[in-house]
Amino acid sequence: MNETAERLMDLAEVRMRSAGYGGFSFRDLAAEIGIKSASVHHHFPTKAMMAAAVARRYGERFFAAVARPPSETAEDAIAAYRSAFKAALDRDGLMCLFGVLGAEAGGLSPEVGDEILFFFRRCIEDLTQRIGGADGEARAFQVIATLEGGMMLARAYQDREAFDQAVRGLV
Amino acid sequence: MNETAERLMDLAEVRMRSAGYGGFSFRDLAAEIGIKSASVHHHFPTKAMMAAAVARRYGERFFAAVARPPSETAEDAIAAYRSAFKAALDRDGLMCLFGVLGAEAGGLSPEVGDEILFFFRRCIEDLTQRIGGADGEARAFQVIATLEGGMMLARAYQDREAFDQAVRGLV
DNA sequence: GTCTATAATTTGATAGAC
DNA sequence: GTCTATCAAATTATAGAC
Repeated sequence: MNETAERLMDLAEVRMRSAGYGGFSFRDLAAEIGIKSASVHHHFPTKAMMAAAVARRYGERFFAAVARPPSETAEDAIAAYRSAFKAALDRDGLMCLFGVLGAEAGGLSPEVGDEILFFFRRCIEDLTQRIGGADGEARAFQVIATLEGGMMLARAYQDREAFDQAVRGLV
Repeated sequence: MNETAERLMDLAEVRMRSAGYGGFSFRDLAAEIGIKSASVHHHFPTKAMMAAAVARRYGERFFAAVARPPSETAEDAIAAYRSAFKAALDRDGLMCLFGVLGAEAGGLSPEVGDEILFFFRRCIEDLTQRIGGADGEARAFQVIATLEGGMMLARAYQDREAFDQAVRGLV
């Protein structure tokens, strides 16, 4: 993966996490790094493929960040996910990419839709196993829903403290 | 409010709740009810004003649906909100309009952004008061976050049962 | 890998007749 | 209230030269 391609993905990620799939255009990205939109197509054939690539990279980083330590309790697992979401909000002040894409999934192309489905399936599967117990899956759904909803609420409410209040009861 | 205008708003609402602000165009809506896009501008001067009108109507209906009964407990209040979200999901199979718009708020015009902020402020204010107690506000944030996130998750996960599992622990 | 040039389409919006 | 006609702009994408 080229350095130019990475810079393009960085920019696309920021825009998508702020305004969704429609929040960036090849011309925008190109202008910001000083090339032409035709050159962006050299790195990513279509916009949908670029969005899918950005999503895949985001997911890989995310799952690396929440990777299971040698030993942990159910509370540790939930805390790991909560920390990953909180770090993204604090560092960038932006939403989870998949929270945004999931919300507008009805209008996205299949290649992006596949990434969305894969991400959440893996989240739930991983968290369910790490929480364990009879209601592990239900708690996994609750945790992911609260974290994603909390990030959305913090943005909509224009107050980052809203996230902390929303997720306080999780652990 | 005209009947044609109402039908246009109905269509716009469905599309926005499925694919976001970019999920509809005046031409789309016009074609579906058998008029021309220029005629849509007669009812709604701009797309942003139309989206804001749809949002306002959605909010009014929502707050009517969760209106406080003569007497209720904190659990009743939470259940009222949960039922309203669940009804929207079951009836239409679509997300909460404000969940979608909130996610892509970074790219929306101020008139739509104002509606988003107004909706969530009113949600939190109402629910905080009805739950009561020292941690009423935190619980209000948690409830709204979980409900919104649960709807997004149900769509992304392509399984409506995901919503029920996510919100099971709320009451 | 980037460029110029351009195609093809869509979109939000307006003017003015009926 | 709806129409025809049209504009201006943006967008995704491609062909081919350097």
